Amino acid sequence: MGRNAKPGSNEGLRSIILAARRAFAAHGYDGASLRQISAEAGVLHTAMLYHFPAKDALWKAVMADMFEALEARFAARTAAHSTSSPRDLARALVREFVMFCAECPELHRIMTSEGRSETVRLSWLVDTYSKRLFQAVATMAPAVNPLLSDPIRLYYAIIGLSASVFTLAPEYRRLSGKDPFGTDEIAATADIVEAIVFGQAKSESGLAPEQ
Amino acid sequence: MGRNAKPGSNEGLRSIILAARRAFAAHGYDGASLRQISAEAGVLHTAMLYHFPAKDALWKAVMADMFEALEARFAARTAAHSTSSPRDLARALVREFVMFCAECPELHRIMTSEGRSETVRLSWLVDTYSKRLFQAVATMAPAVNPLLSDPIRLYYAIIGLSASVFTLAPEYRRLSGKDPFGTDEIAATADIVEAIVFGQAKSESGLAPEQ
DNA sequence: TCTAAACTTGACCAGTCGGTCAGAATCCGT
DNA sequence: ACGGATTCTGACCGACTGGTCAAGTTTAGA
Repeated sequence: MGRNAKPGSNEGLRSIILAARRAFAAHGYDGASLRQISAEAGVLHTAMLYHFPAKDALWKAVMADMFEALEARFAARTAAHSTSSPRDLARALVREFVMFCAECPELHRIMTSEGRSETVRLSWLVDTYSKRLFQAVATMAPAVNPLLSDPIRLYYAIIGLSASVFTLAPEYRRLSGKDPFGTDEIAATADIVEAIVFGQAKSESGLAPEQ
Repeated sequence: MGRNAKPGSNEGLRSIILAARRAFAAHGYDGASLRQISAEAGVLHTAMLYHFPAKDALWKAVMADMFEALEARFAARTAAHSTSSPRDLARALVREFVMFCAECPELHRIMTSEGRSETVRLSWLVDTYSKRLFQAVATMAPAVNPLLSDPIRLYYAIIGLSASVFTLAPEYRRLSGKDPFGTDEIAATADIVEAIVFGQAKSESGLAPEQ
């Protein structure tokens, strides 16, 4: 007992966080059970409760992990585009967001689970992460399709267009026969979001703006 | 005991279905409990299990109720626009969809709950309702913005743009200070969805298509 | 008024929930 | 080799889960 006791090592913790992320995304906060999460992570549920003293602490760790990964990606993109115009940077960030939605569909799945009723978890989420993300989106409002110049409209247009095909992937597969997580489909999603958000399609894009 | 026993009357059943709709939308299938639903409907959970012999039967009744209401609205709009062009009919149907999303946000909330993993409930949902809705959307593909001429893209663009502000209403309120269910906000949502789906804004719309 | 069907009730079931706790195993610095 | 901090285990708690059941009450039709 206590075999894996390595005080500084995070490896067990990460497998717990990843299992919890999947469970919260698939079944919601109430529907995900600590015992099923710990079983998937290969750990006793009591050992998990040692690291995360309660369910909501585990949930916060999952959310922090995902949002920090997203913000790191945005920061890296912003640094790489330091010499680009604001509009080109905004294009790159929107595409980066689509890529992230494809790699981590759990983020938006959990956001939609939590965003539907007034809970203490939603307050924490909005105050800790959503506000900052929204303000970042708002700064690019002058560079986009004037239809979406209201920042709140831009924010939900980007999210709605980017995330829905990934969040509803099983339904998408059954209706279209295609896998939304395929490389081509991800690129097509990014093309559509970019074209809608920034007016007509880019010249590089394969989408011909005819008629 | 047995006070409300009126063999033909549905009034008690409707309050159960409405309570169940709210519960499934707020907590997901696993997270919603029969006892809490029945308490909200003012009924013993055993009385509810008499009418709906199991949880998934209650859930199916909730989904059927919502989808049939949506299809009835579409049918009424289609009948009212029997002399219009396909494009004008499509515009009216898209606006009708936005209105329905505002009046019954639970539909999309439950769809996103169920659409995220492969369950028997998702199969039933897709086979019974999604396929038909998707095919209806596909018929209007020739009339829309060529960016969205792929029916599956059109389908998820309409859904993602129409539903996200209502599904995520509590977050929307906190970020914008506005209520997405207000009359003006609903109309603005419909304007944006219509303008994006059908190319530029209508001339009647207050949105100036400049630059 | 009598009866069959529709409906409601409360007690009950096995299983799971989130969480606590005392003790045991393991690690690291000394 | 030792001792304190860290980590893990398994038994346990009260509450709640979806669901069953026998017995009761109410209704509508004859």
